[in-house]
Amino acid sequence: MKILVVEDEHLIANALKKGLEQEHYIVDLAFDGLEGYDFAASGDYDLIILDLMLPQMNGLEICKNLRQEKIHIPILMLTAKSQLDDKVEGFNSGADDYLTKPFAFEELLARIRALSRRPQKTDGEILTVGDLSLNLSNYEVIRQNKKILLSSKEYSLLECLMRHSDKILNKDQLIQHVWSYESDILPNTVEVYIRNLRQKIDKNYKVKLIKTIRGFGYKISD
Amino acid sequence: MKILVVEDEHLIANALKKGLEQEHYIVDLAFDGLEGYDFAASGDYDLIILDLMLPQMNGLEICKNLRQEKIHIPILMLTAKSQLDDKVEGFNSGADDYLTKPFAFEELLARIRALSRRPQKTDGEILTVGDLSLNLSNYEVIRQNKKILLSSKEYSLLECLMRHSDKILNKDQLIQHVWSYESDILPNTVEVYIRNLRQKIDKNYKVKLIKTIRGFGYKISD
DNA sequence: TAAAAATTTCAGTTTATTTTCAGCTTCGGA
DNA sequence: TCCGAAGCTGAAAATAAACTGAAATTTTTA
Repeated sequence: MKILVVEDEHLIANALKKGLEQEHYIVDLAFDGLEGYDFAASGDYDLIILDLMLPQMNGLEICKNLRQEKIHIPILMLTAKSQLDDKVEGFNSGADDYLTKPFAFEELLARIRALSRRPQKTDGEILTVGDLSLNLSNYEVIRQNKKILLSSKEYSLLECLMRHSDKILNKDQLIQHVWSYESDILPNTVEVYIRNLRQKIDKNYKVKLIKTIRGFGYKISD
Repeated sequence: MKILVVEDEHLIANALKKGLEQEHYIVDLAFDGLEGYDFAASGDYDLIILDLMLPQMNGLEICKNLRQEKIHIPILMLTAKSQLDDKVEGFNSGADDYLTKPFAFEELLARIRALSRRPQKTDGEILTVGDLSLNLSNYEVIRQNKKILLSSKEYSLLECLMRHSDKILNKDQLIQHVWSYESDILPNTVEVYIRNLRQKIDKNYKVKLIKTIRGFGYKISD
C-alpha cells in the first residue's frame, strides 16, 4: 500500500511519513504542487494525501487535473481550519475526503483505511488466498489458524501479491510497488524476499501458494 | 508487438527497453530524431514512443512528418514536466497520447495497452483463435478450458501469430517481430519454436491451428 | 552504544530456456 | 521417380533466470 504525501511544510511532511511508515505504508513525499502532480500522475500510488495550500500548484488544481486525466486514485485533502470554506470547492474538484489541521494521527489513519478500502472487494479488511489470510487492520497473517510473523518488507510484498492475487507481477513491478521510488533495488532482492516468504508461508504446508512463472514473474494463488 | 523507442538519453532509453522487454514487447531504440524518423517510417513497428526533445529532429516534427506520409502508427509522446505547455501542440501534430516524465512504468504500460488495443478487434485484452485464447494481461493461454504453460519466447511467438491471425508470416517476419532487429537468429530457430508450440497447443487436439504454408511461412487460423 | 533484527548484496549453484546442430522427412518440379 | 529445397526433429551446447546460504550493511531496540 503506497501513499504519496504532498505537503510543503517539511516538518509536517516528515512526521506524516514517519508515522505512516510505522503503520506499514510505503510513503513518498513531494514538497510542491508541480512535483506532487507529476508524482501523483505516475499512477504508482494507492492513495494521495494532499495539502490544500502549496507552492506552484495548489491542491485543488492538482485534484482537478488528475481527475481530468482520468486518474481516480483516492485523494485525502488536508486543510487549515481557516480554509474550511474551501471544503465545498474541494469536493467539487474531486477529492474523496477532507481533514482539517490540526488532526489526531488516529483520525488520519481511520480515513486512510476508509478510503483505501472503498474500491476494493476486500472481505472486511482481510485479504484471503486459500487458507492464508492477511488482516489489513492489525497486520496479522494467518495460515490454517496459525499466526505467521513477518518483517515489514515481507508483509508489504505479501500484501502486494495478495491484492493482485492470481495476477502475475514481475520483479520490476514488485519493486515499484513495495519499495520507495528513490531506491534502486536489485531484482535479486525480490528473489530473496520471495524465498523468505516461502519459508514462512509455504514451507510447512502441502499446497504452495506462491508461484514462480519463469520469465514472467510471481503470483499468489490457490 | 514491436515498439520503437526514440529517446536520446541512453539511460532512460535502455531502462525503457529493458522494462518493455520484460513485458514481452519487442523493442528497438533510436537515439536521435533523424534515426528515429527513418526507423519509424519503415512501417515495421506497432507503436512508437517518442521523446519530445531530441537532437536532429524533435518529436513534434517526426510526428508531423509521419502523419504527412500517411503513416498512422500509434504515437506516445514523452515530455518533461516543464514542457507541459507543448501538450496542445503535441496533439495537433498527430500524437495519440502523452506522458510526462517522470512516470511510473505501469502508467506507460497502461497507455501502451490502451493505444495498441485501439485499432484491434481484441475482445477486452484477450486474443482468440478458435477455441484457443491468449490473455494479454495475465499471460494465460487456454485451449478448451485447459491452461497451457508457455515459455517467454513461445508466448511472444504465439502472440505475434495470433495478433495477425489468418495472415501468413514468413520466418524473417517472425524473427523481426519476436526477436529484436539486431539479433541474428537462424530461421531454424523459428521452426523449433513452431514445433514447441505445436506440441503444446495442437498435439492433443483434433483441429490443428498452426499451419505451415510451404515456401511462404506460418499462420494461425481456425 | 552495543546487541539484535531486518534489509540488501554477493557469489556460487541449480534449473529452465534459448539456440544451434546434424540428420531426417516431405513436398513439388524436372 | 529422383533430386533439391524447405521443413521437421531429438538432442547437445550455450545462455539466462531463479534460488540459495551467508556476508555486509543498515535500522531498530534495549
